Amino acid sequence: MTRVLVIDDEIPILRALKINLTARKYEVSTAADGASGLAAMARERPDVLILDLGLPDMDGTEVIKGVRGWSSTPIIVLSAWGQESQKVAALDAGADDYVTKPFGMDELLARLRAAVRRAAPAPDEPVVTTAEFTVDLAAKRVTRAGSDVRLTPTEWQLLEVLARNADRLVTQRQLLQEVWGPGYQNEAHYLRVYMAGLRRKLEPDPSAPRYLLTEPGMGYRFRP
Amino acid sequence: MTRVLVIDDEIPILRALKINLTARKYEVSTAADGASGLAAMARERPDVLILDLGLPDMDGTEVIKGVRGWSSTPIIVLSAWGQESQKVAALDAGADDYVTKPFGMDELLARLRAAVRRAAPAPDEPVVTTAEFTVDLAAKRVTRAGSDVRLTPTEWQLLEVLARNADRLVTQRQLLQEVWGPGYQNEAHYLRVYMAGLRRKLEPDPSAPRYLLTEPGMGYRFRP
DNA sequence: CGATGGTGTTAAGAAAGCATCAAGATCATC
DNA sequence: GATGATCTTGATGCTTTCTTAACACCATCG
Repeated sequence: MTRVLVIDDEIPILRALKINLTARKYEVSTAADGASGLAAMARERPDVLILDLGLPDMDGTEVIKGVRGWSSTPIIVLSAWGQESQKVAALDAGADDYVTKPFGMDELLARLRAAVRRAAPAPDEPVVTTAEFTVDLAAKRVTRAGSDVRLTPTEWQLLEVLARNADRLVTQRQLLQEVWGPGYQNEAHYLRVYMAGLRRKLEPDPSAPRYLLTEPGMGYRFRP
Repeated sequence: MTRVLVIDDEIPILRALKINLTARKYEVSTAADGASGLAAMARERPDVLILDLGLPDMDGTEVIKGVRGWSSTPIIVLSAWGQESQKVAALDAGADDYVTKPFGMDELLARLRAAVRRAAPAPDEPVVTTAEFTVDLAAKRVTRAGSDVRLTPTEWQLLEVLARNADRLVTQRQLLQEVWGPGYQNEAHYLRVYMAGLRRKLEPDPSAPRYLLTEPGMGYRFRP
C-alpha cells in the first residue's frame, strides 16, 4: 500500500485529499505546517510527499531542501495560481512535479501514479525507450527505426539530462546548468535552438512534440 | 556473502547504509575518509566499494585512482546533485557507476546488484569480427583477408580498448587514459594520428571509415 | 486591437575539432 | 653505435559544431 504524506495548512484541502486518496487505497497522513511536516517525513517515511508551497511557518523550498538532504522520496508540489517563480524555485530545489490549485483530483492522481512509478528501482541497463526511438545512456547511442541517430555533443548532453529525469519536469535553469555549466542560466534561447534540433531528429512530427514536451515558463519534460 | 566497503564522511549516511545493507545480508565495513578508506580497501578486499566523492582529506578521483592501481573491484560513486564534472572525472578515473544524492535505497541496491553481477563473471568475448577483419583479443592478433596485419604496440592498445567496448562510444579522455596513461588527457592529437594509422591498415576505404567511427566532439566508436 | 513575453525556426559567421602528411626525436635491437 | 621501427610534434586544409541574431508564431492582457 502506497503511503502519502500531505503537508498543507488549509484544512478543507487536507480533508478532501485524505478522503479521496484513502478511497483510492492510499495510506494518508497529514501535517499542517513545515516543521511538523518534516518531522512526519522522518518518522513515517512515506512513499510520496504532497507539499503545499504556501505554508505559514516556512518557505516551501526550505521544506524541500530539508527533505532532499537525506531522502529522494518523490515530492509533488501544490501551488496557487500565479506563483510561477515559486514553482520554478521548488522544482530547482528538487521537487519532482507540480499541480496548480485549484486542481482536479484526476490530475493529481495521475501525477501521483507517475511519481510512484518513477521512484521504483532504477533499471540496471540505462536504456530509455519510446515508441519512436531508444536512448542508450551507457553506449551513448540513440536509435530510431533501426538506424543510429547522429547527435552533436551538446544535443546528446541535453537529451541525457532529460532522459535521466524521464517523466519529470526539468527546469530551464537545471538544463542550462547541467549542459552548459554555471554562468549560462539566463541563456534560455540555447535551449530552444537545441530542443528544436532534438525534435527534428527524434520526433515524428517536430512541430507537435510527443516525447520532448515544453512546459511554458518552467522547463521541459521527456515522456518515454 | 557479498562484502561492501563504504567510504563516506557523513555519519548519518554511513549509519543508514550500514543498517540497510546489513539487513539485506551484505557484510558492511566503513571508513570516514580517503586515507583510512584506502587502507581498509587493501586490508579487507571487499567485493564492492561505495565511495562518496566529497571526502574531507582527498579528492574522490584520487581515491579511485588509488584503488584502480591494483584492483578492479567495482566502485559505485555517491555524488551531490549538480557535480556533473566530478562525476565525469570519477567515471574517467575508473568508477563503474554513480548515484546522485539524495538517493533511494532501492536504487542503490539495484546498482549494487548490477555492479556485483557485472564483476562476477568476466566472460570476455576474445574475438571481435567484422566483415573486413577480425580482432583476437586473447592472441593479440588482427587478421584481414586471411593474413595478419602488423600493428605497432600503440595501435594495438588503441584497437584493443575500442574492441573491448565494441558498439559503445568511448570518449577521447578514456582512450588517452587507457592507452597513454594519466597525464595525456589533453593530447587528443595522438588519437588522430593513430586512428589514421588503424584506418589505413584496417578500413577498406580509410577516408570513409565503416568500422572505426568518429563521433565529433565526443570520441570514437568501433562498430563490428 | 496592438503590445508583450515566451517560444519555435532558420541561417550564417566564428570557433573548435578532425584528418592527413611529413619531419625530427626516441627507442629497441643487434 | 648504427639501423630501422615507432613515437611525438608541427603545419595545413577541411568538416562539424557552436553561437548569435533575426524573424514568425501564439497566447495573454491592457
